[in-house]
Amino acid sequence: MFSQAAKYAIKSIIYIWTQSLEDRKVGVKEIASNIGAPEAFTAKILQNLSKANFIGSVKGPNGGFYSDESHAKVTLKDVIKLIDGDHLFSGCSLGLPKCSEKNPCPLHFEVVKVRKEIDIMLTSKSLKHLAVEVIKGLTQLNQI
Amino acid sequence: MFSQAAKYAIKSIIYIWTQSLEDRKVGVKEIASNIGAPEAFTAKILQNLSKANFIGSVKGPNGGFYSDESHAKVTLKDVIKLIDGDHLFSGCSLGLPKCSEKNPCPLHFEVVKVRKEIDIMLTSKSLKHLAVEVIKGLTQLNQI
DNA sequence: TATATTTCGGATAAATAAGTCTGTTATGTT
DNA sequence: AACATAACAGACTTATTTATCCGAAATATA
Ligand code: FES
Ligand code: FES
Repeated sequence: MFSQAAKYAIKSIIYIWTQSLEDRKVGVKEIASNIGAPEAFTAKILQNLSKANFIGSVKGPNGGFYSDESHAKVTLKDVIKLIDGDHLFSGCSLGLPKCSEKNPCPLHFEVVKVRKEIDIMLTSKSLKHLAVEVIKGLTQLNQI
Repeated sequence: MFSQAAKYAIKSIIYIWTQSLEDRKVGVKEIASNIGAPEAFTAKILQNLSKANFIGSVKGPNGGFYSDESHAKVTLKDVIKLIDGDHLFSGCSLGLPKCSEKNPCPLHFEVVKVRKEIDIMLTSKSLKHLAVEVIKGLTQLNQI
């Protein structure tokens, strides 16, 4: 459903939020180890997220990544679109040139329902909110 | 959502059904051209489908692929599982080692809802039924 | 039996995704 | 100013997916 890169991106941002909510900036090494992802690959992804202004970053000693109110409106959907493109949200799931009600593929009408649910999943809660749930112990980013 | 191979597989089987319902066996060339897929790759996929008994095949002149009542219970879900594995239906969408209510990732409860809808999409109508809809002109496998 | 047709099976090639490495730039500390 | 730290940028490697190629096996027809 999501690419590896997108999974790491989502977990990274949520982890960064959990730390930013306690005013801690975090480095690649810490992020990667806490979400169970390869360090170098995570670094590449964080750079993209930073360039897209989905997170903030500061170079140098005591630098690292962070999230603040200027990033609070970024949704999971934004992240997926940035990294995986929008094939999950638009275009024909069976690969027909156009997805439409007029010329629907055999799965079209069911795909529409699935996409509605996917949209809810990726837009109903903010990344910050998801981080709060992690802090509360309701959900988690890593298992031993 | 689906791999290229899975898309071609789905379209191939539905196309084969549309022809089998009129007692016509079809060859790779005809299938590939009617679903807009590369011929050699389609051939490979058809071999897998045949080996898994999701379709029937006959070698030699007047041979080709077909579907009959012995294939009528194959679902879209079976096809996806064969070709893409079951990552769409089980396992954590964010890549955690285990997907469970006890140790849920931040997306778990929403993922469950999406998966329910995906399951409906892939099991509610038989491939044969989908073929009938194509025959009736309600849906289509290819656009010009 | 010879031939043409069509699937089967495995090897190979090309494209994309996943992941690594290495040097550069910015910045805080001494 | 010199140094250490940590993000940035781009080239590189590896793995997987997508796609092609070619010969072997099966089978209908002449
Ligand atoms: S036409 Fe295929 S999903 Fe809409
Ligand atoms: S734990 Fe992640 S989807 Fe269930």
